[in-house]
Amino acid sequence: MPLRLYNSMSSQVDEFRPLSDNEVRMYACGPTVYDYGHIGNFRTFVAVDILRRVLVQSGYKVRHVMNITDVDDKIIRNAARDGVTVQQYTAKYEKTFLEDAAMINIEEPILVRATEHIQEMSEFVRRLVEKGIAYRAEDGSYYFRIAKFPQYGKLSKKDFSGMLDGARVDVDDYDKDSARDFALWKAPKPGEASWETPIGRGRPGWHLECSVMSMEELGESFDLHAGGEDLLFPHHENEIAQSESLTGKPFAHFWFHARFLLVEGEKMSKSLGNYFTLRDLVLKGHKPSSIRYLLASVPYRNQLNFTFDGLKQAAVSVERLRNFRLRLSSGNFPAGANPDMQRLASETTDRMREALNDDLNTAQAQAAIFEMVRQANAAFDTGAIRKDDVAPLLAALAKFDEIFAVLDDDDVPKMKRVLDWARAEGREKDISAALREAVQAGELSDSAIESKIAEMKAARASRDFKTSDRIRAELTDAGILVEITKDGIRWRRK
RNA sequence: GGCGCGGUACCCAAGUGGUAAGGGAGAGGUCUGCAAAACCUUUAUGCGUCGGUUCGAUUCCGACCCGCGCCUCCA
Repeated sequence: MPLRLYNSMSSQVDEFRPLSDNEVRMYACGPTVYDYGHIGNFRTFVAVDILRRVLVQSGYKVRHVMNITDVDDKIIRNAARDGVTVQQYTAKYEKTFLEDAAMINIEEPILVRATEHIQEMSEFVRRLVEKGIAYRAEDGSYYFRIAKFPQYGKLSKKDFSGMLDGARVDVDDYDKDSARDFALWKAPKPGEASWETPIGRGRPGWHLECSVMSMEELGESFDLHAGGEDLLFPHHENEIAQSESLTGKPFAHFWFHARFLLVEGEKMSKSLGNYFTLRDLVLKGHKPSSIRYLLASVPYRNQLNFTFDGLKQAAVSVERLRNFRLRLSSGNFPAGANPDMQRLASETTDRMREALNDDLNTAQAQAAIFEMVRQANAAFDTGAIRKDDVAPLLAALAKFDEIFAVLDDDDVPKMKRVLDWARAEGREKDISAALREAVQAGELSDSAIESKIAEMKAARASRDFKTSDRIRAELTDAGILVEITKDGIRWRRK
């Protein structure tokens, strides 16, 4: 039951087999670090993270490389606006991007930065010029001549045959030979960041970065290249053109594209007022685990409608799973094993595996785990779960969480970091009451809570429900949920 | 205009040529000193509209309506 993935190159779901036996070499286009990351960015990165985790769970060794684009027009412009160097400017946003990714449990790939590979990029251009594929314009910029790459358009399924005869098209701004020829290297403009290289002074074009860094880290041919759906054309098309015309070998074998999300049914945009960074959502009091769960719950090739209602629903779903785990791990069970539960656990594991192998169908994997939770809870209520059933059920849950990564409750410390950040940035007014409350629940130490619980137990022993209820209410106000069960009193942070 | 994706219950959202996963929300119930948690029952003869193919279509084909994407910086 091998992994099957949609390949944008073949336009169909194909069986995924890496070029070498056990290792998968994948490259993902990362962020341009000019601002805080928004939830659309993170939809894509969560999708790639899930792919990576599925590959690891399948037993592959994964070499996952992601670039940080730390020089481009926007960065240069914003840095100038703020009166800082490009390096100072990008350092801040690279850091915040990585913090945000970690906040929603995205495992960190091997990072490569454009500005650390300038010489290699110039060398790449030089070799393309030598082959007659690239040419230098009068201003010192270099362009790729797409007429030299007849397969141009094979990824995006566009027909450029009309341009392959080298027909000259007049373009106002540049002295390109053809309108479609794209920039490999940009000559410096006054005041812009630029580097001295053997091909002249300037800076790399965006497409060039990814070709150079991916091949350097992964070889001339590698397994999979990922990115947002918008990158399919021209970015990835151009990467293919540059790379394959230079090496004469196939570049990436699989092309993985994540679809854009909608926010409240509309395209996310600043003008519509539905543009949210990850931090905006946490400031509103939403948990990182809710955000990750929602982003992961719709298969990556479908449009995901991101809504605040959905975010609340995601929070409840995560709670339900966490509750189930707590129930299993804290309950008392009679000795022995129940074959039904053993079977339930293994069938669920299989169903999740099948769902994920089917082009990462996360929705079906979730359906499988909830089916197990419901049945196991029902068995729990009738006392049908035995001691030896607990481990396999927890193992199935752990398999689920190896992919979804939402069960461990570290939301509060993460939210506290965002709160501290907002204060440090002078954004006090953006901190919601919900966030303050959530963080407050984390201020009460475990031992302080335990002593309150002990008081409750003592009061209940003498049937002093009034005192017990008062303490419970206090804890509830402090954001601690207290549950009285037949196995004793259980608590957790909301 | 060219190319592509989608329209499934109150909301989110899978899926299939043979009669609709899962989650949330709502209603009723069980349990409970009360809560909480959990479980049970219940909520689409119906899957954008209209035709066609078929023994049979939500699933295939066609037209139309609506939403969205790429074609230019964009995850």
